[in-house]
Amino acid sequence: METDDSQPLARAPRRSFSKKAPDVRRQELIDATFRCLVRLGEAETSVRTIADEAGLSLGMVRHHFRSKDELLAETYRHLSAQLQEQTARALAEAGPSPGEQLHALVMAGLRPPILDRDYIRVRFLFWGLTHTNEAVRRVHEEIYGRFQQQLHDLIEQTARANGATVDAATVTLAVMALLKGAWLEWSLAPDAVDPQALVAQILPVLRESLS
Amino acid sequence: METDDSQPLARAPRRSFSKKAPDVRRQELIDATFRCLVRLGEAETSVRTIADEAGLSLGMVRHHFRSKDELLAETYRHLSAQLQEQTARALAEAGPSPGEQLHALVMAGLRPPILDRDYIRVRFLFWGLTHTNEAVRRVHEEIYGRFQQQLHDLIEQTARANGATVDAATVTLAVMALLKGAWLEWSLAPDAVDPQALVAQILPVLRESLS
DNA sequence: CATCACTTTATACTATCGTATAATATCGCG
DNA sequence: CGCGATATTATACGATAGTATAAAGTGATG
Repeated sequence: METDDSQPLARAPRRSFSKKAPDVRRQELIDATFRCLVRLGEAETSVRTIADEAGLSLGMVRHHFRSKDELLAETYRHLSAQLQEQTARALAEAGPSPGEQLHALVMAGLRPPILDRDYIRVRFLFWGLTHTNEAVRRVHEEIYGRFQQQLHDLIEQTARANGATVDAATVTLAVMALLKGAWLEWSLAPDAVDPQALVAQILPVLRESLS
Repeated sequence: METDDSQPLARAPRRSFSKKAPDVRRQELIDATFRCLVRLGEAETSVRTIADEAGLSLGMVRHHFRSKDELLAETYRHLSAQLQEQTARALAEAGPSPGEQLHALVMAGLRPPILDRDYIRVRFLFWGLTHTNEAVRRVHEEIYGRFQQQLHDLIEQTARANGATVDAATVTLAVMALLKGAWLEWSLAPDAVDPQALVAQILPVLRESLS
């Protein structure tokens, strides 16, 4: 009989690590969650796979987030913030007229890094989670309306500037649907579609109705 | 000490049941899967919750399907077949001209029972699964192209009948995106959107480009 | 009414789930 | 340089996951 290599009473050696600020670790876990959702989908993304992906131990998730659901919700919040920043940048760079601002707003989400197959996929995944995950739903309701409100206001201003009267609410929804459709179509077949060209093709009817 | 009520050696009484044809049981499990996905989402839909929802025992899933993934894939196939049947019916009822057929095809999916918040939600859920679930991906690739092919052909025929030349592939993608967008927008806020009106609003630009 | 194929249930199995607790390594500060 | 705060790891816990196997009920057939 060989001697048993395992020594049940000896403590296992502990991994060395370096401390980091809570904010840094939180962001690392959020990024790891995003990558897990891309690679594994929702059902197979566990707190353990997330911790592994981040190169951290299991306990870190519960140390920095109240629960797995909260980590998911914060990941959704992070993705939303990215789009929001890119949109703000695009609006700042565009001309000041309502028409130019409107065009910038619509096109902002149709170029990298937002127009990224992983980003779009996970965004859709979270929209689905909205229906069954309470924490995600709360973040969604808190954040989602902003973009739509901006769009609605610019559509109204553009029409007024052109002396036209439109049903701004309906036009807003049409544009939202077009954007989501372009994203989704592209996410399902990235090579076959150029979302920017796709939206540009339909946008004239919008401009027409606003003048 | 009380007497132990449990009798470890006595067999538990077995539920009575009635036999049904395999096809019937398969459909019952598929329907139960759909309802579980609506109510619980993907991550919390287990073979046990499905069996409970169907009022059947756990073993039935593996008796009638090779695995949970296959059951999911067959559920997706069932949803696709529903849309396909509704589309075929709409085409049969519509006028024979390419333009009428095209209109019927686009509008077919924008009324009940396809335009159903649960149906749309689960359909989107499966589109997401396409990326991480091999079995679902295979069904998707087998089935998904048909609708798009029909649409493409009708767009081409309509343009030819009107003596117009269009990039049918691009127009097809635009219409697909519009449809998906309308569905998704409606699934996120069913009260705020009328998908049929929404598509009708943008459709003129399509008709224009085809004549 | 006995037989038998097959549907169906019950249960076991191992792995992994999210969460909870205790021990320990790290680093700022005196 | 040693101490204290806390970030971090290790491990445990009950519940549940998907899958596998064996036993038993059902209904058609003769």
